[in-house]
Amino acid sequence: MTATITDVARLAGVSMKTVSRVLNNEPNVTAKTRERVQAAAAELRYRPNLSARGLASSRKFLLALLYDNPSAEYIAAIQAGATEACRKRGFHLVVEPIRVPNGEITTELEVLLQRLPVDGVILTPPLSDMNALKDVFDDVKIPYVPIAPSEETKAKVPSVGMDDITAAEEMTQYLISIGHKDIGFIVGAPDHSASHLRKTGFLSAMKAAGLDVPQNRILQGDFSFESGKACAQKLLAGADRPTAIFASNDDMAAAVLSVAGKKNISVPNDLSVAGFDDTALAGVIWPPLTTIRQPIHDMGSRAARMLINGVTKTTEDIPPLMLEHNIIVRASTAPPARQS
Amino acid sequence: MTATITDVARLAGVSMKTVSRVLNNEPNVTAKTRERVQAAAAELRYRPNLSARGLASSRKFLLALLYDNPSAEYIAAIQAGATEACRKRGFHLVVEPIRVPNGEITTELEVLLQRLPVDGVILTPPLSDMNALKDVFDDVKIPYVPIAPSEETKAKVPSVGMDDITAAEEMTQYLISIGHKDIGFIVGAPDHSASHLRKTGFLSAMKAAGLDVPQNRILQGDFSFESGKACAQKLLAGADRPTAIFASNDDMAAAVLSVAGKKNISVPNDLSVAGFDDTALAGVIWPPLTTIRQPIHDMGSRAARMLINGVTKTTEDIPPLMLEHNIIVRASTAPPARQS
DNA sequence: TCGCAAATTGACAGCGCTGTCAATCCTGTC
DNA sequence: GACAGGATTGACAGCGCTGTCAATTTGCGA
Repeated sequence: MTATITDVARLAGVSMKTVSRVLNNEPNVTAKTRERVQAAAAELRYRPNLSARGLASSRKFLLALLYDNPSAEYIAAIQAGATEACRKRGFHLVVEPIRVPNGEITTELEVLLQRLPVDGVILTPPLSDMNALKDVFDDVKIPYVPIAPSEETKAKVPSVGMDDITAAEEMTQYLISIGHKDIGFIVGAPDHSASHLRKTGFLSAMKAAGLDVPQNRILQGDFSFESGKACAQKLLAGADRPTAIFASNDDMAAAVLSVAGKKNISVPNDLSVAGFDDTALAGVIWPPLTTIRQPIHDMGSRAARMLINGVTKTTEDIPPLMLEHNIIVRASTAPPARQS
Repeated sequence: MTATITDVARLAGVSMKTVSRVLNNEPNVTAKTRERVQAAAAELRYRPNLSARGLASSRKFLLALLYDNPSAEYIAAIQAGATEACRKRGFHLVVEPIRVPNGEITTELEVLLQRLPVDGVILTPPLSDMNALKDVFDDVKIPYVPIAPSEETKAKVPSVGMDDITAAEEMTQYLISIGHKDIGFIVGAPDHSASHLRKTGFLSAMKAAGLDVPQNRILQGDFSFESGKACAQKLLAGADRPTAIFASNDDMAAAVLSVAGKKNISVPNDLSVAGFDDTALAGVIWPPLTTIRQPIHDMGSRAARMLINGVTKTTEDIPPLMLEHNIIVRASTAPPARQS
């Protein structure tokens, strides 16, 4: 059998409680005692039993990641960041896909949270902005951190995110700066607040440059490759097409590339394409995508840290809410060959 | 506070133990009693406490997914399958990335497993074949299911996988059938047993067709996009290049596409490219990739079910070990224009 | 109707750990 | 050297649940 606290206590010649104190880094233990206990624990290769801890205290050493995101890459990056942060602090990450279109999501979530013994929950878009969820979390008293929430949500609960408006502005300014005047824009899923913000940034940059954006240059997608394809087909249908297309994420930008490929429209010579997110996909397709590097990995790790610190009461600095982004210029964008 | 078993017992007018029996679907409870207890549980919105269960019994309702795989898509698919299977049965999935190059992986894993209260572990390649791990699992008495292990591992423990050799043979036969005679092959990471099997399948099909495979047509990759790029560069360097390239996974095939794009080699006119896995990427790039659909999602769900059934002793049928695959022909392959 | 085995139910301990609070051990002070 | 007051340590209960085993009820044949 695995060693228990009692074994360690016996070997170290102290009480169980003292062992517990040492293992949890509580104060009021002499250096000498602490050492003795640690030695005993090491000798017995003692590992705390998380179930027992969870039962006796309120700390479960478990975080949950809830998602319903079409982009596997996005979730993978968040997950990687979160697991990394967890690992360093003795926590573990439980992943739970949640289907949003489900009408009973509130009930579903409540059942889940009441069963699953976790110290906190990370929410990814579009879950981040579902206000109905807030009540559920408050009800079961489980803290949560939404990733990339709307301004409205942001005001209510701690969160991590980035400045989508500015990022979209910068990308648009870049396209304008290399000579594009007629730029198509593919909007993301309406239930993701980032979609709206990115569109706002695009429009504001166009306006600032004195460029007109006709209605038919803005198309509604939903972040999926398929939706990007449909939009690209419309955008690239006739001879009157934009010289550049800015898609709200990389998957949709990849779809534009794909449609252009089929139509023998050369990228970037005849058409520039820009994405958003800098997922692994962006560097893997041809031509590689000019896009915006989102600190997705960091968002995951920051969110996990916020939750863990809330639990362990460590005084580790609470990181800033808004993380940095960068424009990554690759081969999918170039000055327009043809003037519109 | 949340209701406990005691509350339910009181309301139903029975003992805690009887409630426990009902909740766990144990036999020897009258239909009447069972109903009464269920009604009481529903009324109180009772949810079992997993920590308490884990402490009192040996069932933790938690499975772990261990991975160290360069392909996010692959893991995402396994994970999706596993979480789905877990959800249906009241289980949850903990994800744990493990860095294989770490010399002390055995110790690391042992610490992890002794801490983490799970009922079973799903292992993905290349972890599937690390024989050193077997001892650790046996030591801590945690069952595990490797996904896509080698023949050798397969003989030792229950596992789920597919027939890599036949699949690679079929793809090769397909390429030959449309007229290719000079086919380049990019091998996967040497520590993945699938790499070896796929290469074997390729060679056997070529041999069966009476086609010669010169040394310089076989290049060693490691499943990463970067390695695929390096191999493609060599394969496509001079005028003497193959008319088709069969890469051992989609990421490397995407890299071939990317190199061909840069060199203005038109796919599929001047070069056919085939991949393996049918990850989301395959349908998203241009041209979409001819590839082999691996039942990755199913593998995840089958593995989870095997583990769960082992625990719950349900008599649900243990699924067959080898799952079906299909060739998916898309636009990246076509008969060769030029004869070699 | 009675007796017995099988089916059903319940009492109770204890899983491994932590919170509470009381006991003990130190300091430094006069 | 005795004592107050704080630092350190320990005894013990109990978190919510299940396993064991004993108590009780039920069904059935004679």
